[in-house]
Amino acid sequence: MVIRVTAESRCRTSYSRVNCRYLSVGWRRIAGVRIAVVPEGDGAGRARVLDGPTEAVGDLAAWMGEQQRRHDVRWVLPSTEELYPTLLRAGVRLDRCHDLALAEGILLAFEERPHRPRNLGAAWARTRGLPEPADPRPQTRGEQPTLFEADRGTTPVGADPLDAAVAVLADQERRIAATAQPDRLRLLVAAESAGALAAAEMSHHGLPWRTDVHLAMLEDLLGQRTAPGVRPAKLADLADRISAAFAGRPVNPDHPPSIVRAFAREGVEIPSARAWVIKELDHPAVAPLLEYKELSRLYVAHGWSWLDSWVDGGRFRPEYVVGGVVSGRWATRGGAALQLPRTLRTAVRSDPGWVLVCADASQLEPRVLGALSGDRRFAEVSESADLYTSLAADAFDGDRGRAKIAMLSAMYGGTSGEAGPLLAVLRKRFPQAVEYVEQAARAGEEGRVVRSRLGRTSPPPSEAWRELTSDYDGEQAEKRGRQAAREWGRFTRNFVVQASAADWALTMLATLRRNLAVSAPEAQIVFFQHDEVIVHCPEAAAEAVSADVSKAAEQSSTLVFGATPVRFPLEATTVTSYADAK
DNA sequence: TGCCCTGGCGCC
DNA sequence: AAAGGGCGCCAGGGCA
Repeated sequence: MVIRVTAESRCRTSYSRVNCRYLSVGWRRIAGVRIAVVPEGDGAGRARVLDGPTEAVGDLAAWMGEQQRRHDVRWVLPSTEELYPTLLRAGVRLDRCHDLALAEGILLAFEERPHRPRNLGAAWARTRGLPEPADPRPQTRGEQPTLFEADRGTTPVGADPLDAAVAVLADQERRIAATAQPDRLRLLVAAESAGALAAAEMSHHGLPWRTDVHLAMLEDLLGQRTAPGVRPAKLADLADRISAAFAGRPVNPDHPPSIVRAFAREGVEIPSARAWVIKELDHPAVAPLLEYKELSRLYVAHGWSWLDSWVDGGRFRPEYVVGGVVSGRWATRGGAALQLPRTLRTAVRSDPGWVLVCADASQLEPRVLGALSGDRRFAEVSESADLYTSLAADAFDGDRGRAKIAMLSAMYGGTSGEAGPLLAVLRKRFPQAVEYVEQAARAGEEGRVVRSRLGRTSPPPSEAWRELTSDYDGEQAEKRGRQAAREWGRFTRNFVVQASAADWALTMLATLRRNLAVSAPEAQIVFFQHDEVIVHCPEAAAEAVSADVSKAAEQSSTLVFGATPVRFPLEATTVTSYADAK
């Protein structure tokens, strides 16, 4: 079953007649019933079947689990992120929900007022013209309550939170219905809400992480663990060699200006201490410096203290922030889960008897551009498993490298060197695809917002930007203004592609989650990063999981882009170590 | 001492 | 090989 964006309308009559008593004693499964829930502290809470009476529940988790078993529920939650971890610890899994705060965030962005608070209290206050309470500070690790917290500053002032939840839901549905393409926004809200469920489940299950493998790697590359603030042996040695290469004058390789000054003393002027700048120099310090940078990165970002903080019981448990990026990509709070270095993937191993099904959408963004723009010739190119190779064959004399530069320049707004002429070739061959992103760039330069396929909306530029780009006073101001305009144009150019790719990936994730619940209930989605997903499952379930992955990709393509000829391959490989994927 | 900025670099 | 877009995180250092 895919996400049913129209389920509400069809089910409305069937549940308007039921009430909580019916739910409690019910013997018949009710399809699509919506139940709003607010936690009230000490594990208790109140619930209301929409249009029905309110029920006070002593053990909210147990009650929700019971309803979830009996009926097909869409839970209406003020904040999945706050409620669901507690439910998961109590062993309760929710099928689907409508997250009021996430929906509010999407709608506020759509309505071009992205900086207003999105919590339930604020959303309710706006419906009454009352002052809006600010969003609460996100909870950090270690502060997690063992039971539900009733009030984290988002309770509507002067209203029953359950009344507020129901009122805000109605308000959101009205606002969605008033848009030009309500089905798209409904899908986006459903996918975002499902994403919130998946994110909490991922943190709950954790990514399988072999501490012993990680430790062995650290010791091999860096030496024995040292006290905080003391460089491990290999780094200390490299630092000495760097200073020696600069005539013995001490250089702090952790301090870029110190490196720049050291080279300057030897008559080598460099604009920065970036690795790719240093790589070009001919100097005895170059080799140890580059090695130091690489190892130091591992030590600082994913060394022993990272292991202490983030890996527990053989699981890496990051906290995902759903909708944390304006484009709809996820962010993380701590743990740097979305920046796992490739070299560390070898520490990600399945449990005995289990496997990792790793799925990666290949060249998602150019394919998304093909589907967005409806460029038929471009769609033909995307028939191939390797889009860049067929693009090269079609328009770049078989030169895959140049084809890729041209494509990336179109999507990111590249201006350097080769980009111009290559983009011209692309434009001539695929006018619709290139025009799509150039239109988005022009919108940004003129201060207008752009939207993803499903309606995720770019933030309007700041007041400062508007001042900078209007009423030029002098040559300098004009130059700065034009530069600011071009920069914002690059942002909106990229936004339409990146955000639509996020639409696709989120819908795929939501669909996969539903598929797995049916065909491989033991399987756990344990990682999701922009365009890839990892499922941890018993070996016997691997085939079913792989099939679900492919199916999810197809379903997502149809849900998001309709009948597009563009293919979105999501290649799944079954491995026991993440390092062996692909 | 804590806050904020910068440079640098990991991922997509 | 880097460059264009998006992030998070860390160390260093300036400043209150």
